[in-house]
Amino acid sequence: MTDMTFTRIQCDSCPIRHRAVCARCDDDELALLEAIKYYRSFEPGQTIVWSGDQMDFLGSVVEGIATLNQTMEDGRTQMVGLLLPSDFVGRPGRGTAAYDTVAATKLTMCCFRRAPFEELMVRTPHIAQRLLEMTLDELDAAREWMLLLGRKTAREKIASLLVIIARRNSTGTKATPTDGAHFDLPLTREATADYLGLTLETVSRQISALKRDGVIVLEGKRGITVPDFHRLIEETGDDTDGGVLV
Amino acid sequence: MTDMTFTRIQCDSCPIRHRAVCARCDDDELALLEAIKYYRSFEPGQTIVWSGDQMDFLGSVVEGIATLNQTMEDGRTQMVGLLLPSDFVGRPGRGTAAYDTVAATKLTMCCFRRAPFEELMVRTPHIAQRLLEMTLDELDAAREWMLLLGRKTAREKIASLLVIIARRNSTGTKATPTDGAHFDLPLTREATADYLGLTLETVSRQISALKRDGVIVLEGKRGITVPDFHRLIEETGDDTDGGVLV
DNA sequence: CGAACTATTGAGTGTTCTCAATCCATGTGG
DNA sequence: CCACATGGATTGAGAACACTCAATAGTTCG
Repeated sequence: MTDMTFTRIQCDSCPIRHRAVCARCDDDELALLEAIKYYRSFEPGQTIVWSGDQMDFLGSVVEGIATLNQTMEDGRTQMVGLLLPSDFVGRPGRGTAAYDTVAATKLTMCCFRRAPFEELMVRTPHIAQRLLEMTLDELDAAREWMLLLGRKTAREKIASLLVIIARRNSTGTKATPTDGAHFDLPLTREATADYLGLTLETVSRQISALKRDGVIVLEGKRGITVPDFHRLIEETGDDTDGGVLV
Repeated sequence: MTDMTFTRIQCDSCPIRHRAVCARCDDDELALLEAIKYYRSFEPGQTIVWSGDQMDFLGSVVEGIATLNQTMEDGRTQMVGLLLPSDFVGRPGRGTAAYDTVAATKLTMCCFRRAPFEELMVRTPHIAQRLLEMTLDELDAAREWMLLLGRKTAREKIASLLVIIARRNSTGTKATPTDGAHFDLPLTREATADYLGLTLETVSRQISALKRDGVIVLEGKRGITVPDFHRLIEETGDDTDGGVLV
């Protein structure tokens, strides 16, 4: 089940050292985490935990992308979280998963067994502080997403997603990527539809429309180039000048 | 601007003492909060802070309901938070409001100036712990809301909102209210529409439809009676047995 | 009593969904 | 090595749900 590629990386050289839940830890604290951590890998499409299942670990996404999904009785599903490297998985104090957690790409996670981690959290305010900060950021992202789901048109939804992906891909910061930026859409059309509250057909149609209108250029199924980034931002319906868009 | 009704209530006798951000504080810690707190009141419709404005205080809703709203350039608005008594307002570490915060009803808040509160937070882990827990709960609520916005029909959205209001009103817990439960919808049709990602006309039509179908009984514009609560839950599209619905 | 606001209801439109066919790339077994 | 199955994506046609525009009704308040 767990194919260890990151078998024993030192936290010092970890790519998410300064953004993950451990970001504020000093060397001593890091040593404690180092002692209880282990890595797990997942293949694209693999489910990490099912909603309602026992979840005996918590952890951080190190590489790749995971999604949190909610499903209704009749099968309608909505993505409620898009987890990128450094994002935290699981909820301290709750042993049961509230959502399906699925690897969207090849995925590596840095995991901690629940009990030792929660015990460590009590004694290490730096971890709880960082987790609070990250949770507040996620709440902001969720609220931005609510505006998208409740009020944006299909075209605006697609454009918004492309901007989010492009921003995260380009520099790791929120800075505006350069014109001509190229990236891969890490989600299938179906996953994209679940993210945006659309059907996969509508996603496909709107991507085709943006291509037809010259807003984006496609390379294969997943590759996307944005000739004029400002033009794409205008398509999102958001404030064109520095609106907060996580 | 601030009409003091709760001029000087002791924290001991505060109605939200055991659910708000102060819930875990011991007597000493409570005394420190008591020393820096002050009350503010707002009238229905009054805006507490505008998005982008300086926000020099944080606090808890004591009585009444407030909403967090996001607006697009062209005027489309989406509610992204519904704040009930004990809910926390503002984000530690950020001096600028991210959303419009509006009193939906007559509202009383227990406020703390930003600087002293943030300083206190550093020295009082019980406050940060509770705030983390509350933020995680809000994130769960936001994700439930995302499912509603992205995947539910107008009728399901209305039914879901009624269930949420009824649950919060009945016992303060998540328990299922009794059949025949009566409550007032604390939002105008327009605010309801902004909550649900609908137009106010659609809200009105769906409420009429639920009434016509005998799912609810209306008393005036705002009063609602639910003769068969299970029937209402079925209309939400959610799992009928104990699905988590905040 | 009229103004302002909130809510209801109607008619027609339109965006998105549903159902369905086709295409393409990849991988597998005869 | 080809035939075929599989999964992802695109495109079309028609239907449905929610929206827009508009008229009307009920409440509250001056």
